[in-house]
Amino acid sequence: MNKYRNQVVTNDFFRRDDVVQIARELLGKVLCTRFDGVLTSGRIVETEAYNGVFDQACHAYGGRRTNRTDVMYQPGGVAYVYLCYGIHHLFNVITNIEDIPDAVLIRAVEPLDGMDAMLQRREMQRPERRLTAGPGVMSRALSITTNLNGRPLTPESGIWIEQRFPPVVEKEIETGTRVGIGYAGEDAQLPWRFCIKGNKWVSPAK
DNA sequence: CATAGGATCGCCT
DNA sequence: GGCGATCCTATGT
Repeated sequence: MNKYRNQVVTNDFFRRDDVVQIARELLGKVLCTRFDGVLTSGRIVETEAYNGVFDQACHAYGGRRTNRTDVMYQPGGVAYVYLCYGIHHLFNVITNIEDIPDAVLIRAVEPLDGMDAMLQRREMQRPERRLTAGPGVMSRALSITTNLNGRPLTPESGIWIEQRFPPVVEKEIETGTRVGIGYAGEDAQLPWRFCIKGNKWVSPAK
């Protein structure tokens, strides 16, 4: 029997202070949603770390606090979902303690449960990479929308993260620069994007 | 109130 | 791999 089966990841994991390390450790964990009795899930294969007020790429850079970024200041373990380009719902996990607005963007998962439901939501016939590779399409497949903003990551909320498999080890992790943040000056060069090396469900973004 | 720009995607070549 | 769609958010007057 696998000792990692269906262990829900709890707040003590998210409320640590090293968001970059948390982004690494989220690789291999399983993002789950259940709405109207329909379970969908995927193994996390791509993440990005956003280091709060010090990070020019972060929405909370310099302590910026608006209606949108308000949930980033909550204690770790809640969802931050915001709309990008007016259409795409991007899912982040808030980390660290209250008033320190760190977050990890989940960019891609390898589909596990609820394949039929995910295909239907994406209006696709067969599983292929574009089903869940990319933060916008992943949210679409898992029915993640901004109405989940601020929800705690628990099964009762309908959205949570599980440990099902052995942890991903360092040599399996590929590191790079974050996607779509050219405006972030020198912080655009930080190596804070993490993927599972060679995994075909990683987004094609360069 | 007006405006600029974005943590993207999918279609086209 | 290049480019346009699309509309919300943030900011400034």
